[in-house]
Amino acid sequence: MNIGEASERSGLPSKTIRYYEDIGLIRPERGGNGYRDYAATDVHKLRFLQRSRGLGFSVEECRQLLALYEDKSRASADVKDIAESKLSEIDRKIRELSELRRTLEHLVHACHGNDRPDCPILEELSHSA
Amino acid sequence: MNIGEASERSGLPSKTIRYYEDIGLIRPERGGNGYRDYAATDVHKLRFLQRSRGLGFSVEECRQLLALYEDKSRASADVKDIAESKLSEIDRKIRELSELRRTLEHLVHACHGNDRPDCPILEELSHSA
DNA sequence: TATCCACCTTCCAGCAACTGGAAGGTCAAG
DNA sequence: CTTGACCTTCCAGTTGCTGGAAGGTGGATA
Repeated sequence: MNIGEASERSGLPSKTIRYYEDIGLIRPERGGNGYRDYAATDVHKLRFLQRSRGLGFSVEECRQLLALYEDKSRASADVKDIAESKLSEIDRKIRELSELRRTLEHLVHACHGNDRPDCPILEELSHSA
Repeated sequence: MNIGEASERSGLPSKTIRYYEDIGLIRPERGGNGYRDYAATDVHKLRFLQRSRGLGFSVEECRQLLALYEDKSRASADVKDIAESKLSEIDRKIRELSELRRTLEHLVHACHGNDRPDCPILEELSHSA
């Protein structure tokens, strides 16, 4: 499929997809006309990139994560280490998001409409790790 | 407190803290010597920025989130709308992280060591919205 | 067959959000 | 009163896109 469809399916702008190719994250085929030709697996990788970037992983981290899928010698301790450190990073992010959520909800429902300068929420924020 | 201590307490590099001041996110006092002087609430805000940036919110989104804490007329529908749209965004991020986690765990434990080129994980990835 | 028009290509410039380094001022300790 | 660890500003470089120009491609229509 062409880049436009890959863009639509992955949720990434075409520009970004080309950029990811520039920096070596994905390597689509090329048709006789010079057009990029994306396979289904390419789209899966793009969706994966779209998500993990949106979740605060750097491009280099995404490269590592992608490598986990591509690495043929997946038994290596290296790869497993990376995966496990990413796992705990993900857990941390989930915890932080949950705290952020709780704080925000508190703000919307409990603190609704009063304008005290000494809001206990900022205080609360500083306690959560 | 000086910027060094604020940096240590917030987890943000001093450089970044100065940058956040440049773009108007925080406004610390200045001592007679010209040094920035951070109050406890400043550190809370910095921690908050450190987190929400790491969780994939843009600086402009963080500015909105910070405004929720600072806005004296917190009853306004605008503010509530922003908070609620951020809430659903947070929920989405939590869902995505959970899916990412599941996929990664599967990779580490179930696919451990076999080198098939047709791994069903990429397939799975594409299904989770 | 010509000509649209939406798509694709490369290249280059600009923006967002830092990050590093130079050049120099401040301050508590020895 | 100097040393060293802080702080200051300023300017340049990096990452990760993002927009726009200039031009080629290809299916639908007159």
